[in-house]
Amino acid sequence: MPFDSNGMTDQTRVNWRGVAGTFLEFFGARDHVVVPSASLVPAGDPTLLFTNAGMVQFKDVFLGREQRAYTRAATLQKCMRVQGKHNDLENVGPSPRHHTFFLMLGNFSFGDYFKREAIAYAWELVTRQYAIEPSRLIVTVHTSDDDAAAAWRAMEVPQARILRLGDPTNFWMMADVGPCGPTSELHYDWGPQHCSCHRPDCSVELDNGCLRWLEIWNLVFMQFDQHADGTRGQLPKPGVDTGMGLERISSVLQGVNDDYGTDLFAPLMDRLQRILGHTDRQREAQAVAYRVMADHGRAMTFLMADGVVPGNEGRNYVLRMIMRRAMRFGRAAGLTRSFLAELASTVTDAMGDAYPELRRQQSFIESAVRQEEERFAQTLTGGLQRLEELISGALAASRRELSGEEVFRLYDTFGFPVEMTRDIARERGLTIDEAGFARAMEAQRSRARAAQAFGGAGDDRRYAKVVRKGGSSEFVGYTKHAARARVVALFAGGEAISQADAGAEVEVILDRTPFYAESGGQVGDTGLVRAATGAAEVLETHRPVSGVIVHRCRVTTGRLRVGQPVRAEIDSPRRWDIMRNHTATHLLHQALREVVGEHARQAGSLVAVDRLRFDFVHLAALTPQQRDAVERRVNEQILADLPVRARWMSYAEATRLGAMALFGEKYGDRVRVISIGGYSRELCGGTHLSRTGQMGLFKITAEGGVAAGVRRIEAVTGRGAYELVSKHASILDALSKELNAEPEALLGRIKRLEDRVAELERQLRTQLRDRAVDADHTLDREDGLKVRSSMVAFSDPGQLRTFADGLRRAAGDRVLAVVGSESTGQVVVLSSDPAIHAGRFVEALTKRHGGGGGGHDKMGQGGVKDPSVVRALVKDVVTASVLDDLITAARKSA
RNA sequence: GGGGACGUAGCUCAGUUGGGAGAGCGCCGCACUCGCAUUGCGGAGGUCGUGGGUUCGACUCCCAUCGUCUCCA
Repeated sequence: MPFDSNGMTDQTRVNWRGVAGTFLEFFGARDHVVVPSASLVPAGDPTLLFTNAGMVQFKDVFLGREQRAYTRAATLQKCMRVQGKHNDLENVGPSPRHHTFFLMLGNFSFGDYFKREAIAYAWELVTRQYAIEPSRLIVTVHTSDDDAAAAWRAMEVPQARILRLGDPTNFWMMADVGPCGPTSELHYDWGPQHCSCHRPDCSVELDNGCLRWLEIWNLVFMQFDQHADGTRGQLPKPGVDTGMGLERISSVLQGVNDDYGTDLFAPLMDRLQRILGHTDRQREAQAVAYRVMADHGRAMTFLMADGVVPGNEGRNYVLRMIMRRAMRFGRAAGLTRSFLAELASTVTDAMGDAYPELRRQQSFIESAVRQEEERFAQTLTGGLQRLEELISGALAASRRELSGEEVFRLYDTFGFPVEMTRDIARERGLTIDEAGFARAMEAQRSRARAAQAFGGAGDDRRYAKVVRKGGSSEFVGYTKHAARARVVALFAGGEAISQADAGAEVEVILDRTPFYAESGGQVGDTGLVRAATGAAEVLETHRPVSGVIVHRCRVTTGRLRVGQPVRAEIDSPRRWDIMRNHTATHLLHQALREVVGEHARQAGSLVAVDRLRFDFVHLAALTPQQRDAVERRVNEQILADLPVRARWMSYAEATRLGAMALFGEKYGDRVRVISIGGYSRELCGGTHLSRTGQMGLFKITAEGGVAAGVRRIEAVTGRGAYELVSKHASILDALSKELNAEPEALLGRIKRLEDRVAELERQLRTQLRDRAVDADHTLDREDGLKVRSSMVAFSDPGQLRTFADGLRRAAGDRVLAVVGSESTGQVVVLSSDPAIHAGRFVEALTKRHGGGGGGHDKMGQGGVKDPSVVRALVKDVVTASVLDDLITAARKSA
């Protein structure tokens, strides 16, 4: 328990760990379960890039999709806000109280207590434990929320300090539909001397970011259920979700009206000052840059500790963006060298005790940061070059402005920051077309949004309804490959139906099923569902909401009806392949950690029928030796025929046993742990072999990179591995027969063959030239032009040229050499007559015989569709009348 | 998920309406030199990312795909 404040004096309790500890103890003492912070990478929620609030890990609980053993919880949650509704990025820097990454304290009630208790707890904690002077506090409630107002009155908060505000500030919605409700906020009053808006009517109500007022706590009362048609119903079990920014409350308790002045940021700010070599006054003058670097440095470190690496899409891109933003501000503040790695190490020093993941990943984080800094330096170098070209181009054309398109292109395609373009342009006396740039930017945005509009979250509500009706599906496929079941629901085209006939594609939901739904990278099962009245083929199985397994089926014969008994049967050989690949994935994971290091955590995986794909965090390509070592270790575990066991236990017990838990995976209170002998232990819901020997064989088929810092291994097992090895053996066999050499001797044999071919080609070249002395047809004109034309059996363009070259040399000056291949119909013409253009000559010649061609003055090539006309073609050239026409067509002066 | 740029020798890159695959550095050999550096001459090294298509002919044009970079979501 990292936030235990035992033994702390009142003095020390005001440091950030004390502030957090006080909060969690307070709610712990009031029957709240203190739940650890979830990863910044949200579990299985594609709509969310990052965990951006404490309630994220409880979303399904609030939605009624998931049950927990408790109804009250408290957390200190790592949060990241850079995107969507909560986008604080632009505020970071100018504002002393906005962050991309921050820590959020929160207490939660799942259908347990409601407004009255939540408000009472909040008031007690703030005024007693934190001992904030009540006269410093202002509260807000929603205009319609008399209950909340009454609850504050009951705390003896004077009416004048209870403000009623409308929807924008005091109403909260999770999404367009679903749970929502009024909120109530606590604001701290720093006093009139801190007013920054200078309005005579300065007040919380204005909500204008005035530094006099600080929102420290937001209480959300989840009360309603918003329907798609715009109406609102009451939630059966109203809940409470609160959030208090640790940075903000710390700033209050430490008496600094600036989050960056708290002990959460002080070590970072001081370190930055040392790196920059600034005096206190310089530091003060550069406050914005300091805040940006400190904030982004912290965000970067925590993101990477949660397995995010800089990249060019999704959350990886966000990380890169904030890193580059930090570097940019660093340069603007006068830094000429890289500094982010030092910042990361400062973050780890300051917070590593409370967040052990920082320490565990420290060396990895720092080297990945250095790599990214290097990459950015490269981007800048390339961009500077291009910018220089733009500037000199503009100056040469005596333009005083860089066009918006140019600047945007530099930014969009080459990643060169606009801010830097602007600064450099100014130094050279140029401006940039800001409006044009903004237009191009907006076009880019709307393009991306238009593409995003499709395939949104989809409507899971119909499935959720099935759960509420008690129709959840029990998964029995860990032990059984076939089971008796009952049809709970049928869907076609998104509508619930009561029966489906042959030929129809339907989604079938059963009360129990052996079909594993696609999850955790393991593909879903396929198979059959059979009823007395008909049968359906299961094409795919997935789980849109927890508790519901959907079988996408095509009815093959008869019909299926809701309510009827069926027999569900998976494709067992297929499942065996999948199980081999899944167990192999675990062995591979452990082997990688042993061979390349502890940092080689899983970063995604695919367990398919015919192969497995495993992404892991690692900065360099595997050496051939490492690759062999990994493969060997996995096969050793197969030969040892280790038992594979699955056990359910508490999350705490699992982590105590050292089981590997994955980022981006969600775990309930009870987790399933797969142990493979004493070799591997991992949290996993997938299906596995019972002994490693069943895998047969493991072969790596490919190793490569996916993103910066992430490598990918592809491999096969069992049947796939056998097929692979067997294929390789037969290829080797065929090769060895073909070359008449033992497999071991093949390499030497091929090498000798290559040498021999090279030697023969050399000989052929000289011979072609020598042999080309005698042409099939010759014509020496009176004007001195000599024509030589031949048909040959070979077809290599290089050889044709060599041959023509031989003809030309043998004939002397002013030669027209024509060579046609009887096998392919290709024609080469060389001209050493300054008046005859070889390209145009061959064009005219081949066109006469149904082909085409071209080239430059000395050499032309072309061809005819039908090779058999080559004989006539090479003869044509020495026919005087034809030649005259051709020369006329090819005359250069024309 | 969408847009843009780039994939050519070991490395850095050039390649002009489609028509002989190149340069520099590096490597090997020879010459010069007591030796080294330098220099000169010669040489090896290429599925032009991959797969289709158009064409007589594709590094070049079209389509798809993979990879790298980059912006947006």
